Amino acid sequence: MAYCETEHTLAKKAGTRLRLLQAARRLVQQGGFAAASASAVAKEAGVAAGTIYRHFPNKSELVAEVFRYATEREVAVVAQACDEQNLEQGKTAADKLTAAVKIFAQRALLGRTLAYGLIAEPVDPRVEQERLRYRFAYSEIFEDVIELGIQRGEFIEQNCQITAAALVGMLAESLVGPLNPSLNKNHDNDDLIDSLTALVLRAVGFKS
Amino acid sequence: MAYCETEHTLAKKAGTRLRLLQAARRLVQQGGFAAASASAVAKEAGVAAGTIYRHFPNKSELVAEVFRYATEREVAVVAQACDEQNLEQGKTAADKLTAAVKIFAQRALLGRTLAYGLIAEPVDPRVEQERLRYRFAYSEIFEDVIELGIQRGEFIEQNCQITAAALVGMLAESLVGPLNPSLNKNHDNDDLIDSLTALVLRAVGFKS
DNA sequence: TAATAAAGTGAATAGTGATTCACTTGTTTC
DNA sequence: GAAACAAGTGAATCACTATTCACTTTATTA
Repeated sequence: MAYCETEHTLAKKAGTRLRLLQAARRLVQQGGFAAASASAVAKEAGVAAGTIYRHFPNKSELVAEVFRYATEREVAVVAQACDEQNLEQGKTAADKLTAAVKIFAQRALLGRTLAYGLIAEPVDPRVEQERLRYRFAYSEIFEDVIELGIQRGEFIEQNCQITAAALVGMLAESLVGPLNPSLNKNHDNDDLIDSLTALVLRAVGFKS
Repeated sequence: MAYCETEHTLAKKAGTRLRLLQAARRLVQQGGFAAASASAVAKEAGVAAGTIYRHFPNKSELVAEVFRYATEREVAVVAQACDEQNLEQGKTAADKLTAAVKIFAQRALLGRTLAYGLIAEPVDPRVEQERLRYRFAYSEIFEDVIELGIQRGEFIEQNCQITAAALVGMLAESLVGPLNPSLNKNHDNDDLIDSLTALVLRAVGFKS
């Protein structure tokens, strides 16, 4: 008589949850977080609006999870690009920093809507908190590299936390600012990326 | 018989309009733009909500005017700090840039809520447009100084627009980021300002 | 004072989007 | 098949503000 969860029911439940998340991701990628209203997400996922609340306590939680997902991916990519510049193979802290900036910029310019969503789009406070973690994660990557560079004598002595935060802001403004049509400068992307890497290296006091 | 505007009526009208603007300013200064709801502004100004619409086509226009007002003041202060570093009195482009950064930072740290409002707080699209102009205004100040510095051989050759935008982002992130309690680092403000000026000078390739 | 018109009022309305909930459908167990 | 319960539904509701508008007050002119 009693009803008990079974593999099949669990899988089905997880499936719906996943479809909701994927639907939200798709909408965010195409139109930013503004496009991911509760009803739009439900529609995109092919379920009713009420279903969202069988899987998430509220919409913010769903959106936060989408944010976290995208974020972790982005941060991981940058961290990896950094790691790939192996010191033991003759690479330098400057190489690491350059690689990080380049991959960050490339990805932001490629997926502009997502980048805008992650970096600057207004989101509700519960999601904004995720954004802080996101920025902080980048900041930490930069901080480590800068510290390394100082130790190795490549970069000038400085407060790494402050510099790292500043670099995040620099990249954010430079890469998301142009999103606005009125700011669409005539630079092509390679130009922009080269300028940014040079700028970042100067900022950390790279002794060329 | 006919009714005609007179000095007194005009003055009274202007007075109410001004009181609305001042009320909104006060609220924004204390609690950011989020605190400046239509009814709150009306209450603070001592008038009914409907009165707002006798003086402004909509709330955004009122808020935009508040934004513009605060903005122009801030930009003017920075521009003046810059101008005061007179080349003919032996000052350099680096002095100008340093002065600009310092005054910007000092003011942001002093009036954090306002700074957050002007730089990062979510606002509706019509106000966001004002913000773009605001950032652009700063960017132009920096651009001019950087160009000057390059001409004088103080700074390295570079794309001034890109650098200028990056500097704006750098300052915004560094100064508004700490607003969030979780980011409240242990630096005292003078430390932060010194670090930022050094960072900015390095970024523009200042040949010390 | 009467006529005219603008300024001011504030309760009612409107628009937006998240959230609820009474109900239906799908699964499981016996 | 029937009981038990979770998942799914979607129209209704809620929450939050901006905005409207019929009405009142204030000022001006003749």
